[in-house]
Amino acid sequence: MFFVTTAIDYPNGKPHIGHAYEKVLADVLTRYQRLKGMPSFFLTGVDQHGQKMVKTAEAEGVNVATLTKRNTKGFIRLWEKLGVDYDGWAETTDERHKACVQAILSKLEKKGSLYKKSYAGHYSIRQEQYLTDRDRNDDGEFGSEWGEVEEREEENWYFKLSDHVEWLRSTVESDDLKIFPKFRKNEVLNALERSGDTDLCISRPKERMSWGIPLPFDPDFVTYVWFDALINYISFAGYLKAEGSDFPDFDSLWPADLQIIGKDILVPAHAVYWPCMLHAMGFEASEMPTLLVHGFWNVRGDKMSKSLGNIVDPDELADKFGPETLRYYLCRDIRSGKDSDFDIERLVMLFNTELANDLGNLLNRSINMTKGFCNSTISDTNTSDDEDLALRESLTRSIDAYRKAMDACEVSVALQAINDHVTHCNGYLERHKPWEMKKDESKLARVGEILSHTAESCAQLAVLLRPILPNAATKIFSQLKKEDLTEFTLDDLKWGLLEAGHQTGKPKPVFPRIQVEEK
RNA sequence: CGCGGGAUGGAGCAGCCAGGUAGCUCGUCAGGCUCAUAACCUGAAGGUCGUAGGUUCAAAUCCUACUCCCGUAACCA
Repeated sequence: MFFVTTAIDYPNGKPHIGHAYEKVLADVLTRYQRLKGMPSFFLTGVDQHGQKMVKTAEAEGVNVATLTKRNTKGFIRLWEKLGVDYDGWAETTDERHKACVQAILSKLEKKGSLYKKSYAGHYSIRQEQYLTDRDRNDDGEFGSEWGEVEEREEENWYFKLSDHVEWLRSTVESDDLKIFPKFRKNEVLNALERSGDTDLCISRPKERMSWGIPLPFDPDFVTYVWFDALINYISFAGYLKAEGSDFPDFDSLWPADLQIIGKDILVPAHAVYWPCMLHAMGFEASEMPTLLVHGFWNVRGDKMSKSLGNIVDPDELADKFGPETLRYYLCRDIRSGKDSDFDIERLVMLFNTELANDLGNLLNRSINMTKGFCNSTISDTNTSDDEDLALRESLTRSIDAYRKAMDACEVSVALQAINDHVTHCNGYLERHKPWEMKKDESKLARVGEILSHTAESCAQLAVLLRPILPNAATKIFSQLKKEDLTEFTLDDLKWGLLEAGHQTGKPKPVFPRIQVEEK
């Protein structure tokens, strides 16, 4: 079973384009695995605990549970709209998750991995953390970025992170814990190099913050939000599940094949805390997940932020341009792991050129001519003409490149591979000019062969497009009157999906051009 | 400060790990075509690959130093 997870989002507001990107990416990669015939499980969800939820609720004057429910719905609705088709939905307020977190905590406490101690120091209320001398600025003060800082002394529970740091270093170095892209691995090793022997504080006193999971062995405390949240990856995968639970079979899922996260939560949460937590629970190096770290969408070079007011709302964009247009753009205009600029003009341009003008138009002209010149009938395509052979080679090249790119999670490269063959097909038609040839009766058979080559190409390319644009692919299949292509896997792609004598349907633009409003 | 990313024709990017005449998309200009979603095809112009050194027969690619931009600090993937 191929197991994909995403970070679980903080529902203290509406989902923005970055949330949408990560989930669409995960959805596309999961659908790709299924296209390869690989059974897959896709887990995503929301991280509902923690101080920030409490603060937001206070600011809005609503109960924190109400806010959580309401905002969680907003996320679910968007995923439905965007066709994000997950198998498991993680909500950290779920009782089953709570039970799992508490079971893990109890186990760790019994093993001696946890201890309680008192700590006195400077505490940043905004950041919810104690500060060290390293956090002081040049003047030796704590800067305004920390907000109000007070001296505080309190008892808390700690996880012996330091017991696992050496183990983690060798696990990262040996690639048992795989981190993509590669430069992120170096970042993690660097972070480990600099990390001292500090343990992780995993509790918050209830009197200060009660919105969390109580420690099973000390009811005065709730679990620190990261410790709680990270466990979603295994709790909702069936780890320590109760008798009769409908959670999946954990052993068939773990370790996760892809844990998709943003670059901001790699260090320390996912590359330090998480593997160390797993190790403390008894997981070996060979049972570590693979991390895929993606970049951010910026807006005209600026970081997207509420204060700059440049948040891009995926919900509006999906309504305006269509969910699949947005899916296409999010996959097409960013390189795996890197940042990119979100640019509506590019969204329109890429849709209009690559989908409407190139692929959509290729399909449309192919079907239209097949209808007009060949009675909608596909011809035999086992020809030996040099141009025909070259076209078939081009398709093979594209499929190979697509496969290679998708296996490396490089969706934009895979889409370019599809486009390369589309361009080849449009040139092929231009060189043969079937619209001229059909004037000569003796050449009608050849016209059929030519058009069947491009129709066949469209059929195969639409199969490749399925993980990214499932609905559009279905429309293409339907115009080709070959609906069963939705059942095809990558290995089923052999030349001749459309057999001689097959009847194609009526042409209708699958990707109507987006008309740009003139100012 | 430290750490990480980036600097390639007008714009956005690939190539760099495993050195060998600089590639893609958009834009611009000039043609062609008319089956098609005013879509398609062909050709052209445009780059001393951030700077300065070094290694090499050969460097965008490797090494060294430097410059500039971004992230690393509330909201936030």
